[in-house]
Amino acid sequence: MATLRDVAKRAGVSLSTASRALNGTPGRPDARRTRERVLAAVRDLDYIPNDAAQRLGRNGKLEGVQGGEIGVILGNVSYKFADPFWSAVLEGVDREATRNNYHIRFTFTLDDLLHERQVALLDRTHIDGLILIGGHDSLAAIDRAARWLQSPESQARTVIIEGGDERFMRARPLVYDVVTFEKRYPVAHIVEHLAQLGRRHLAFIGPGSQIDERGAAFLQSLAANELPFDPGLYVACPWATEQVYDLARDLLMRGRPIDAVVCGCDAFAVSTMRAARDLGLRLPEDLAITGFDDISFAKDTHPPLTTVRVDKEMVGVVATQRLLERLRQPQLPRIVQMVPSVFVARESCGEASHR
Amino acid sequence: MATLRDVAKRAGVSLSTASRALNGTPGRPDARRTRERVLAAVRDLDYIPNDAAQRLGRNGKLEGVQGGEIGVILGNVSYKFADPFWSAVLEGVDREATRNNYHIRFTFTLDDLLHERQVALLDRTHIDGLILIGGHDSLAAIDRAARWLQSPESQARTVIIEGGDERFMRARPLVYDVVTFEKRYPVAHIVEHLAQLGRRHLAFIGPGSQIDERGAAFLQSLAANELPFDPGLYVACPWATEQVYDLARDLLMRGRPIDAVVCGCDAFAVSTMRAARDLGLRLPEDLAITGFDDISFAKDTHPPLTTVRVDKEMVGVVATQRLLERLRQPQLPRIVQMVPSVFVARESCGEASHR
DNA sequence: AACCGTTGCGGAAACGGTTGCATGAGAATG
DNA sequence: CATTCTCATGCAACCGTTTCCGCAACGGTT
Repeated sequence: MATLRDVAKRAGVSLSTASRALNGTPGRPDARRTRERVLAAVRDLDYIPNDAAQRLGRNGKLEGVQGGEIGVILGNVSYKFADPFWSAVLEGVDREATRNNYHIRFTFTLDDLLHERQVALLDRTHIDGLILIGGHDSLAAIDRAARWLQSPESQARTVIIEGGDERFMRARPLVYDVVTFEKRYPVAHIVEHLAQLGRRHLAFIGPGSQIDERGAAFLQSLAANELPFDPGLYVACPWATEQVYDLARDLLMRGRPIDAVVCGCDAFAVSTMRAARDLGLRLPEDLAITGFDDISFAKDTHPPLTTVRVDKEMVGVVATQRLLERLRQPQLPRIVQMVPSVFVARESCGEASHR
Repeated sequence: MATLRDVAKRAGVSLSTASRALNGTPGRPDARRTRERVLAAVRDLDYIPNDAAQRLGRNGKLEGVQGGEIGVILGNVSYKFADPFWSAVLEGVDREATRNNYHIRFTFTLDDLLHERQVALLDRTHIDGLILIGGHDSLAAIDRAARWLQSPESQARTVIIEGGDERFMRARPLVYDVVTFEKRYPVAHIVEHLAQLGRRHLAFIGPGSQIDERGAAFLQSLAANELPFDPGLYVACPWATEQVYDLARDLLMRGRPIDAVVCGCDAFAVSTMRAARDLGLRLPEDLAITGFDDISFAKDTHPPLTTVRVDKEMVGVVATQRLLERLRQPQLPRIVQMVPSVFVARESCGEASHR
């Protein structure tokens, strides 16, 4: 492997000149001619800078003209990588990071044994910034455990996406930047849609969190549309999708009048559909079901799912942009950014669709 | 941030002694007492070694006692991260890597513009090994473009999972290790299952690749079960899931007798279900549909999908284990490993299920 | 008592870059 | 033409570790 020293020798210049020709001296213009000679030498020798050495040399000082590395930790979400929502967010993160010459170094929280290891990894490897994604209680745990997160400088290089956990969000209101997506208005839209179609007995299966607005928006919208509220039809459940089938089944078997279920996310809706069908209900005639997220499968359910389209990739992109901005200007005030999301009518409420 | 020098000073030993106390001199036992003093100092000072410096210091020599970093490149798959099959594989990779103190550095191939950037990133950042995952033509492109892959030493640290592309696989038969999963036998199982249920006119929608055995296994199984073969019912299509709806629709509208469709993967099956339903067919009465992969949604389709369960995480785990072995012993002969997969009967062929 | 293999440790040279500072050549100015 | 200023360049220190090498102390043989 060629080193910068080799390049310098071949170009007939000193080590430092070679370095500057490549990086561009801050402020100073570099001599046309020598720079070209150096670049030619780089090409001839197939020189690739050693990133460990570069990091060591620059030593913390303003990094990353050449790009670097951001860590991504995905909280305890239902299907890990396969989660149809978060994986799309990840894609946005990856795309934007790559576009800016950043790589992402990845991990997510698994069980606690590994967890410890992961935190250790986070501490001992160099990353320029960190994105914490989603996930319940795990963020709080990471936040507590990782030394990296303890210093204000590191906190200034951390963006969290939808940090679901309440204790976490309450404890650290705006230590980090936050990116999230619109929930209140679209839920209102769903309820209104159902009301217009003549549904009157709406149930809700979604997060019970105070931080997530979906539940609150649902309740408020019932009132706004003069629909009755039956507390027995309001199911607050954790994000673990595995349990939803049973919860939905219970809900539907309570014998209360019910003609629609508003679900907190599409994955819930899919499980609810199955539960309903297993109980012999016809969809959408007997029961309307709505989702949230518009995951890729939503249009392929039977009937196709009426839901809310969240621009999931945009969420990832925005978070990444914010992080990179922060890396450049750590002083920026922390903010919360919200990506808009829009209502999508398909057929699961009994209406004709425009796909 | 404390450096090793600080630790040495506090422990009252020299820099080199401190280093040895932490890493363990190869061969030599280290003095009990001093080692303990050093470890105490480490604890007191919250010392964390600087990984850039470590890399630089060790410089190529036997690396990674402490773990390191493996690159992962995901080829052009349908839903990127959200791909319900590959994302599960990724999870296996991540888990096994983390278990061994390795981080994964991630990227996937997007459009060609970014592609170039990603290859450049691959070249200029240090990774200990590489896993190339899935994906059509992109592997060949990466293989050609990335300098990193050109040297035999790097090739010895690369594992590919299911390298779909034919040209690629043909050109480099066993330069890399390969991990894949069983296809032949499960497809035979599916065909037999359908035959036993009395289906006689089977269609196939799947990869046309010579390397992927699903198509061949399908044809062979028709013969084995004395089922007729209608070339018009054999649809070879690229992996791009987006096109499947249209292909399936065409297939079903050809007016040929057809009572079952064997799909190359679950995502295809889901699209085919929608196409069939949009044409007014009843599932499974009029048409049986089968998948392959057993993605998490397969049990939630309507009717629940009969398919083949691939232990996707195991695929990732096996690949990672192989890679890590290779890092330790680069001389190991290259091999192809195949993860078994098993037939899962649900209801999409008209049979009662055991979920 | 002289000798010798161990063994624990410190000094110092890498590893491959970046960067502050000094220098000298040439251009611009008077 | 002398003087100042600008700018490209080289020298050397430094980033935080690892590791080679040599030294001294020590215990056990002859």
